[in-house]
Amino acid sequence: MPELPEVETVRRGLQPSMEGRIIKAVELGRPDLRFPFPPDFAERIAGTRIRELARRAKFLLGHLDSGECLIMHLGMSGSFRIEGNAGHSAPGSFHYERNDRKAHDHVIFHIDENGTETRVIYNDPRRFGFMDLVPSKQVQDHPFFAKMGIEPLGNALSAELLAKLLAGKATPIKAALLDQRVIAGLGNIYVCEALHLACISPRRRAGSLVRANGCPGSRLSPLVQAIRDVLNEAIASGGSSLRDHRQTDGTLGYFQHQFKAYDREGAACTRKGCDGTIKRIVQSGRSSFYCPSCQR
DNA sequence: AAGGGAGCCTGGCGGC
DNA sequence: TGCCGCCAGGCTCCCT
Repeated sequence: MPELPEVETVRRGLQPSMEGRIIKAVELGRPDLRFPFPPDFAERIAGTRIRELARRAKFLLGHLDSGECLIMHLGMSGSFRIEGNAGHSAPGSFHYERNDRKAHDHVIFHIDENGTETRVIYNDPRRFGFMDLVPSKQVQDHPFFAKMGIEPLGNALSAELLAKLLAGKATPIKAALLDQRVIAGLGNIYVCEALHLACISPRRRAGSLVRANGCPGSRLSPLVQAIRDVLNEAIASGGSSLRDHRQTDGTLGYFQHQFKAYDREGAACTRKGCDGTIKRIVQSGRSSFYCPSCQR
C-alpha cells in the first residue's frame, strides 16, 4: 500500500488523535511484526505524551515527551484505524463497537482525549511493517535512516542535485528512483506515474538523463516537477486505494482513479496527441507500466 | 561496485 | 464451487 502520499495521509488522519495526547497503554497482539518489538516496548510508551507526529519518507515518527521516538513503518499492508469518538472524527467516518477486534490487529494504542478514550489500532496482514523505539536524537543513526536520501517534497530536491545523484549511473531510471538512498519515499506506483508525466522511459539509463541532448538538466527539471506534482496530487486525493487500503477514518483514497500508467497495461495512453498503448515490463522484479510511444 | 533475484507474510484474484 | 498458482504498495541481504 503505502508510499509517501499514503503515509502522509495516514499521518494527517492520526494527528488529531495522537499529537499532544497521552498514550495511557499499549496492547500488543503478538511479539513481533517484521521484527520483534524492542524490549519493554509497551511499558516505555505507556504514560508518555506524543509531542509531535512527523513523517520521514515512508516512516511515521512519534516524538514522545520521554525523549524517545516511536518509529512506525506500514510495510506493504499496514493501516491504522481510530476507534472511539472524541468529537473530531472526519465526516462520514464510522464507529466501531468497543473491543471489536479484527484479524491482524497487532498494536492498540489507548489514548486519553480529554477524559475519553480513543484507540488507535495498527492492522497489518502481511506483517512487513514494523515499529521501533529509539532516543529521538538517535533516529538519524537508525539503520533505516542512516543512508536515507532526500525528501522528494522538500526544498533539497532540484534538477541540479538530481544530476549529481544520477551522474554516471548505468542503472535504469526506474530502479534509481526506487532506491531510497537517492530519493526517499517514492515507490513503484508513483515512480511509474512520474516517469509517464515526464515522458521518460523507465528503461532509460539514469546517467543518460543528466546531459541529455548535451544540455545539462534539460530532462531532469521536468522529472523533478513531475515527481512533485504526482505526489502532491496524490496527497490531495487522500492517497491510492489499492486493495483494501483505507485512510484512518475508513474512507478510501481516490488517486488510483487518476493513474495514467500504473496498472493500465493494454489501455490507451492518455497523453494528448499520443496514440500509444501502456505496456507492462518487469524491472528488478517489479512491474513497470509505461507508454513506449511517448516515454523515451 | 552495482544490479538482479530471493525472501519475509498473507490475502485476493483469475484460471482451470 | 473449489483449489492452485500468481501477484501485490517495501526493504534488505546475498550472489554474481
